[in-house]
Amino acid sequence: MGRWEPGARERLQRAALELYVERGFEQTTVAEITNRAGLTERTFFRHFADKREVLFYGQAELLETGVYAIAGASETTAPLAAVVEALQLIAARFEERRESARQRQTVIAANPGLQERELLKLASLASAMADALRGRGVAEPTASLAAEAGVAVFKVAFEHWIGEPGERTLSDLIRDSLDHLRAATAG
Amino acid sequence: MGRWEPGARERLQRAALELYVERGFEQTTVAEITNRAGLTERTFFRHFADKREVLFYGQAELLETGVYAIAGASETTAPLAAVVEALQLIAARFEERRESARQRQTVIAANPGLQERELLKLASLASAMADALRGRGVAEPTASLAAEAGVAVFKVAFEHWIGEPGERTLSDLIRDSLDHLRAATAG
DNA sequence: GTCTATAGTCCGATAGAC
DNA sequence: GTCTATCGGACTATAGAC
Repeated sequence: MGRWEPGARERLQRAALELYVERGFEQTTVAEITNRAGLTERTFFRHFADKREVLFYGQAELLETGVYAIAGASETTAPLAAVVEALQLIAARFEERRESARQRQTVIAANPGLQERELLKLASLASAMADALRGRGVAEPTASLAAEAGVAVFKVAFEHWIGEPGERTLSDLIRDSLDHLRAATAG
Repeated sequence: MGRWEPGARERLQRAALELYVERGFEQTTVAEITNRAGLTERTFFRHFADKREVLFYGQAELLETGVYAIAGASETTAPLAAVVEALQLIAARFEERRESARQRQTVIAANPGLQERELLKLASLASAMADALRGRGVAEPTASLAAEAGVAVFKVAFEHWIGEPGERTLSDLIRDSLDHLRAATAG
């Protein structure tokens, strides 16, 4: 802080999202992003590992939220239930800013490279939650399966939430999705 | 053929895997791969969209195998059962060449970019199987959830199969994984 | 902050198969 | 002639090195 304008990272994130929406991810150069933010390319790559990461920065927090929730869940909570409770907390973060989430998701849906990155983030989340479950004494393969199944429930609910202009909350859709998974695995 | 040695694509795939194993994915340049294969960089990029894709080429077949199996499953087969049957057919392809699968997986495990690509391929598989289920009249969100849950079952089984030098077949591990998923969602 | 290696694209040329 | 597979070289942007 001090010598530089504060919030370089935030300005870069905003400029990047704007440009990705305006002209598409691939058609946007890092130089254009940094121009709009009044910074140099060097600065961009000091804040973000690559051009994609700018859209995902800050998700480590969500991961921690999930891990923390699982670690703190009641002893009697079943693994999948603990995972879904954790995902409900994460969902609340998205619910606060539905429009920007939708905008971001539109950009991601238009570019395979960004989809790859998103899948990696979801896989990291699943992996971290599986770790947290093992920390509670849940054995493999149950820990990994509960985490992966939970993320699948989340993905399906999230897509629905983004895609439909309906009134239902993400939290509601997650509950629904979980019910359908239970039915599909029991049947 | 005539002027060119036949099998350019196969030579490129072999050279790439060798070099990725020898010195790692990032430390290998496309020029080195094409040198070893006796071709030019230009040719590499006509066969593979990017440096990662060379490790995944041919997986479209696996996807078709899965889709076909679901489309042809008996009318009375439940969605998740149809997905798992399809994945068992795909698993058989891996079972034939366990050592090369392990070698390939070691390379992927060492590089996040390759993990991203693999996750994208698995997501494509899930998406295609969900389509096939919808083609059989399975409604959303059940189709997507059955496909995603099936892929989760496969992932967990595959990791175990690659990681453990044990005697159990991938097919066996998939059955096991499915049982554990059923238990976790019912519990 | 500058410099450079590498990935990946574009246009065109060429050589054989059919 | 048409189709397909290779090669040549110049070019841009990303990303990392110095």
